[in-house]
Parts: sequence; structure tokens; C-alpha cells
Amino acid sequence: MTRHEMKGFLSFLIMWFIYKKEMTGAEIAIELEKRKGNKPSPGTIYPALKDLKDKGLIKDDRDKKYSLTKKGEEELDSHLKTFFDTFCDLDEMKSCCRKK
Amino acid sequence: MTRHEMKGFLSFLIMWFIYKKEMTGAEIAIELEKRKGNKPSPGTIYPALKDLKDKGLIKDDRDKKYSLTKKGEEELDSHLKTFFDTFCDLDEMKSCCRKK
DNA sequence: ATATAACTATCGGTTTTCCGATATTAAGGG
DNA sequence: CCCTTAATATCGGAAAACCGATAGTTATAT
Repeated sequence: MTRHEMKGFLSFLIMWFIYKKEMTGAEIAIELEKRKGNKPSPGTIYPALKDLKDKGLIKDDRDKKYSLTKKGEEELDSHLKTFFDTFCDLDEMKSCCRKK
Repeated sequence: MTRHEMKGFLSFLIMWFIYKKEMTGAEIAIELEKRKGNKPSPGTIYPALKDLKDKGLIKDDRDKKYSLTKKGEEELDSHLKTFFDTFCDLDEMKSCCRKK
């Protein structure tokens, strides 16, 4: 089956993942593979994590488990709002998808 | 309120729009502004339309109203599947968003 | 018919986003 | 302790995505 890139949501997804449960970089990569079908390369995942950390949106403990900072939670919330505004007709999209 | 780019979904959204209802470039720009908060420039919207047309995914009539081709419908369906696989926990995301 | 405005189109270039290659560090087994 | 493997990190660069500026086209009103 064809897979589509749909770039631009990597940071958003990472933040969403570790909001739900603190994760290491490797665990994040596995979760992305499950959903998107292809595993992101280390050169994708770790710079993304570094960037989020530099922005103060995520933090890591000794075991390299990442979690959101307070600022990160606010940012995620803001992202979610934009997301659901942009895809305001998700139900319609979903039913359309199932029909075929 | 902060708006986030979330790049990479322009073509997807355009195809979704004109699947629901045939639209001109200007109408598509207005719909994008409604959802995302900022109106894409002509330099964004028309090259995107040209690209989709060159790929045989959309077609236009005399009035420049765009609609999906058969191939475009298949492509949209495939995109939708990828989308809902990637965002497989939309309900959770939505309830999280509302909580705050 | 002509002026004005709105829409469409194209180009070059900038930014964003991602990845391959490579290096470094940490973990586990013998 | 050393070897192997896995995880993490960094860099340069490639590709994708987008936009500003500009120009051409069409529509509308007077």
C-alpha cells in the first residue's frame, strides 16, 4: 500500500507520544514505525529531540526518557487546537475513508 | 493565539476540499484561511494546484473549478488511510485538547 | 470600451524538514 | 575487562514545502 510522507508533523507527534508516556528516542522511533510504516533514521529522530529540548519543550532524565516540560504541555495544547481547527471535519473524513 | 505551521498537508487538504465540492483556487485559499487562520499566498496555492494537475490527480473545467480525477480519488483515499493510521488515537487527542 | 479590481499563473529563492553517514556512548555477554 | 550490539548524538546536505514579487488574465462596473 502506498504510504504518504505527510511531513511537518514529526515534532507534534513526538510531543504527543511523550505526553502520554515518557519515552526514549528508540521507543519513539518504534512508535513512529508502527503508525507510519517506516522507521525514521537516527538522523531524523535525535536532532528533532535536541531541537525540542533546546526550545525547553521537553526534558530527559538519567535513563534518557523524555517527558514534556510545563512549556511543552502548553505548546502541545496549542498545537492540538490548531490541528483540530485545520481538520475540523474529521468525522466526515473518517466515514469517507471507511466507505471505500 | 499561537498558530502552528504544520506544513506538509497542503495538497492533502486541497484534495479533501475539492473532493467534497469543486472549488476554484480562490475558494480553496479562503477555506484554508478559515481553518488555519492565515491565507496562503498565490505563490503557494497555484503551484500546488499545478502540481496536482500535472500528476493527473485533479482537473479543472472552463470556470477553473477544480475536481478530483479518478486517480485523485484513489490517491485521496490512500492519504486518508495513512492519515488515520498515523493519528490512530484522535479521540484521545481530542479529549485531551478539550480538558484544558 | 476602458478602467479597476480580482483571480490565476510562474519564477526564484528561502526556509523547513528530514535523512545518510559517521562518530560517540552505553549496555550486555562471555 | 573486552567484544559485540544497541542506542544516542552530530554534521552536512538534499529534498520538500512554501512564499514574495511579479506578470498575465479575466471579470465587473461605469
